[in-house]
Amino acid sequence: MIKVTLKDGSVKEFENPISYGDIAKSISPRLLQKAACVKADGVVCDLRDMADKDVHLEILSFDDKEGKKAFWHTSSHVLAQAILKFIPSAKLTIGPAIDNGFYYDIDTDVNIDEGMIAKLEAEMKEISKKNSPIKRFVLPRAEALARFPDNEYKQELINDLPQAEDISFYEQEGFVDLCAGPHLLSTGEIGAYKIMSIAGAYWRGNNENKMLKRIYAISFPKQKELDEYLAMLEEAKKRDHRKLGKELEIFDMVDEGPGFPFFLPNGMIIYNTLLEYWREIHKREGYVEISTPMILSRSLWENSGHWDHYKDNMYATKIDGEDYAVKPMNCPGGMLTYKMKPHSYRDLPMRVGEIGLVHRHELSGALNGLMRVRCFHQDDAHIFMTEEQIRSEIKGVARLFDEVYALFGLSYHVELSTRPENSMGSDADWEIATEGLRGALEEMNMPYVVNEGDGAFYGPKIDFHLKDALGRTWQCGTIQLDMQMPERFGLEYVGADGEKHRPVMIHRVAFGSVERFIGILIEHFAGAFPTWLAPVQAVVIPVSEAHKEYANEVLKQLDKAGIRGKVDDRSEKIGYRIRENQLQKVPYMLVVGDKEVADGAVAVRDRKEVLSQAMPLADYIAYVKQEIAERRL
RNA sequence: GCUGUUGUAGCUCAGUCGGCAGAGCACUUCCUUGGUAAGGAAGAGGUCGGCAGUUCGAAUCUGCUCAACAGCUCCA
Repeated sequence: MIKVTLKDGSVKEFENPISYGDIAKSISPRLLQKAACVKADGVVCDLRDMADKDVHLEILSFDDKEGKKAFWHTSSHVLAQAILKFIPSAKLTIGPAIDNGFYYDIDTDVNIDEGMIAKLEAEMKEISKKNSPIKRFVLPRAEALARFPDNEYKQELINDLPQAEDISFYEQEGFVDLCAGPHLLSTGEIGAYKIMSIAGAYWRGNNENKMLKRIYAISFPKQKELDEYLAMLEEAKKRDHRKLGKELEIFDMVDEGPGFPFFLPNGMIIYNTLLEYWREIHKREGYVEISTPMILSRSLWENSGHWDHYKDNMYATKIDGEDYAVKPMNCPGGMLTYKMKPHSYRDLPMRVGEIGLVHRHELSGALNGLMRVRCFHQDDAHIFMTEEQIRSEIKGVARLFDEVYALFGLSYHVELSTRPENSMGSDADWEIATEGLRGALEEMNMPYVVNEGDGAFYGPKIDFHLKDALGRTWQCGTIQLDMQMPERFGLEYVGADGEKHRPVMIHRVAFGSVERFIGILIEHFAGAFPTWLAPVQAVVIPVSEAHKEYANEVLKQLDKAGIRGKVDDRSEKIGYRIRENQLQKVPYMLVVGDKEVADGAVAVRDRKEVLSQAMPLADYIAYVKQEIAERRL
């Protein structure tokens, strides 16, 4: 007797071992139809797997995360089947489900153009229409290898599988693919497909390997769901910071400076306002601020290790015949500043900030609006401290970052990056540094994922990742623990014992790059910045020429109160001017006509409320001043 | 850098078979003085990303090149 406990607590009993699919069917045929896979005692399993003992069972559909994965994974097999119909010579490699759909990497010289995409989409639909059953079978290693005599990729995959394991395959309509599963029971459950893009991708993600063609696609049970998804993507594109940045005159890019953004007056207001906030909280946290030169000599970069580890990304120049480089990072300048005078243990921790403009030669294909540029400002700071101070300093920094992101309503995830291959320093130092970071995260109960081998060449790091409008994540904040630079630069402090000691240092940025952070903010707010950040906070709209004088008086009062205002007295109808300022996402529009002139009032129209409400000018000013002072969202 | 796609007015885009470069919005001027998301008229604006080539003739065909977009690699 097998007892199956379902998610709702109900229990079903079966005489003999039974497949999870049949269990679903016994509950209702409709449930089976929707089912994509199951979770048995918390482990994701195939519907074909057998329940042979008591089990807690959760039946997953497209609406569940794991169900989606199975659904999309099956979809990728359908894509592969379609590819082989039109490009029989293509070598299949891998075809996993991802967060938003799935892809299949193939090795072929055939160009996947629009005509081919249309053919593939039609064929996938056709395959699903036939609603063919998907079968699983298992082969011993030798036979598995024999299945793919000419496909070195599949051979490699099979050879990498653990020796003991059975090698499973799935088959539909004679199309067979190596796969661990789970998969849907038939192709008919997939109702709509869309190929999203074609891109190159290196085999196994290594740029020394051959570049394959990757076909990105997505699928849904119903056409309507696909349509909704595509509409959602269109909406997200409207938030694109590159589009809004231009429309709202925040920044722009030109061919003359690929990767070098131009900040326009509105962008500079946002930039300066962010830094004003930054300076305020850093002063509170005991930071001082310095500024170090943009160009420094080669010998400095050799000393710091950048010349060896970062040369390809640096812009070099010559001064009086000697090699110099534009700084890609601020730390070496910070080191030299520390060394300008002797330090006592009483000075530590020393928190030294620098809004540094750095230049890095990023690959042309990596550039992306403000998110990835070739010159940017880091809201950098270096903290010099004793080894005992590591944890408390890291915790202080992490708490500060959390405060910053919370102010904007940004959610983030944290990654701990460990020692990369091409790095400097001893194993012992890396161990201390990595455990220092990990320990601080654990003590704070901050959830994190480990990113093996992704640390900086001088130390491990904690990265804070934020999302853009399309859900892509970007590293913003980072806390890097460094025991190499102090060593290389011979930094010292005099301890309580009167002896010289080596300090440990932290490199950290909260915004990361001010440019990237502004890009994130543009998308996060869809250009409608909270009042304290908005380039124009209130626009005064006189009803007619007769009210111009009063409008200018209102502007003067706003100005005196520190509110960024402007008068829109163009000879256009009010509706037109409201629309224009609404599209510019101005938080407040103050309409003034005969009534307002008579009462010393303004008719306030809030960007969000689409309401008009008259109030005395003084009341309005007091209200907005408060809103700005509190940096309200 | 690599794979693929795209470059036409400030913006969004049309331009058929290779035959005089277009629309809407924005801009300028004039009329309109209008109470909460587009009032009307006229005007100006372009070496069709750049450089070569094919052709009587190129926005259109070919080659190279620059830039942008999506992804890979890399990264704040």
